[in-house]
Amino acid sequence: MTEDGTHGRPGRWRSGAESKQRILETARELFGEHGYSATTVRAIATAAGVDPAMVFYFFGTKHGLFGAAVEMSGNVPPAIESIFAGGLDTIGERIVRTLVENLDKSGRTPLVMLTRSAPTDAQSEALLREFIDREITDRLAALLGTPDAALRAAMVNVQILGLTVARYIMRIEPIASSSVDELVDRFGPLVQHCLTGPTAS
Amino acid sequence: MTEDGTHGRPGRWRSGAESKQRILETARELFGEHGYSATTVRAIATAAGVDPAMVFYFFGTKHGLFGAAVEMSGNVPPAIESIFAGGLDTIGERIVRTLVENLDKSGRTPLVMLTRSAPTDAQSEALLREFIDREITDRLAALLGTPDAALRAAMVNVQILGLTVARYIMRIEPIASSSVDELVDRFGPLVQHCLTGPTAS
DNA sequence: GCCTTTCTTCACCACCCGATGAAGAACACG
DNA sequence: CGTGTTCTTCATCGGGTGGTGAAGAAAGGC
Repeated sequence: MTEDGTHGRPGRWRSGAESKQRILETARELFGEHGYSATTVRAIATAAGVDPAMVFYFFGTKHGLFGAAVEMSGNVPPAIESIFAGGLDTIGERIVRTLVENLDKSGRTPLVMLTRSAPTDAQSEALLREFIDREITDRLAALLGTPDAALRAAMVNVQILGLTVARYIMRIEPIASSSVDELVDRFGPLVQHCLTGPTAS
Repeated sequence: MTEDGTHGRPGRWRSGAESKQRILETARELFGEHGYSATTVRAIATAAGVDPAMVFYFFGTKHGLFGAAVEMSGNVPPAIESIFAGGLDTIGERIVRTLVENLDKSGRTPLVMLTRSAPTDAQSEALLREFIDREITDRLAALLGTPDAALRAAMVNVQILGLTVARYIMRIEPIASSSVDELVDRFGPLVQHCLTGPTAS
């Protein structure tokens, strides 16, 4: 552990902010890859080249670290804003494009982390549900205004969840390696149909 | 632990098959509720009113128990067969109806168990992928025969995954409490469009 | 009756987990 | 230079995990 001449001796040799940042990035990576409970504090610390105790020094609990890693104030909101900026008749395309483009940038997106952990971790499920309701369902339903708005918005959630799981978590082919444009072409109309399409009955 | 006069003393007082069955049912319940890694052998044993060692006596490893709990030979196949029994023009409805009706019968369905565990457990992911490929994707793609058949079949997978996660795992409203007919009306055409609908390009 | 097989319990192992507390080294400031 | 704060390491704790081995009790075969 003395490969760079800095490890192995106690004391301060790095700014605290740097270590904190490093832990945070590693945590995002591992939480995003294996979910909350399957990721250990020790694994994060080791991968970040840091003593496990530092994690607790900076973030208190594993809980707290996850909360900090999943925090996304100011990052996603502008992207979501652009969804609602245009007309209702092409909103399907914008939803799919915004979703895929943002998630493609980095696999350690909070949304992917939460979607991965939600099925087995109650806390993650609560956070994900809260986010989806607040940023997607409620706004979509309000925008529609029809009697079945809630159901239509929920159908969009199904599309978002299915797409996220298939492309970023289970990496099902050929969904996982399709281009953004291909997915927009395929799923855009589908999402559009959820919101403004006719009903069977 | 002596409430029924049978616990607390060693020896045989029940047929082995009965205990094995009891463990299996409890395992399906708990695995389906909390996923693979979050469910402990001890929890299953306790809930089944059995010593933890019995689990290993009957199933060898936790691994083996999960495999046995997820086994579904002869149960799902007939249901899937009915999907491909009819024409291609109403297959969307049949897919949704078969899926929802089978999963509604019991939350401890192997498909739900696997879908819940897949995001955080590599073994579950492999099993789920194998099942989906063999029973859904390959057969759908073969039935279609078009150049984009693989992509269209994968889009159906997205619908199935999204619907399963939303209704049975995250229990998103109003998807979770909708009637079977409602879901068939809403998602049937969507799935149908995935398979036989026109393309944007 | 005995003896073997089957089922059940108990005690235990090594390991890993999240978390704590003390103590020391590097820095910042006076 | 000295003092206090910040960062870092280490040793450790209590608890839970999957898994093992021996030993004992009930049942079946002869």
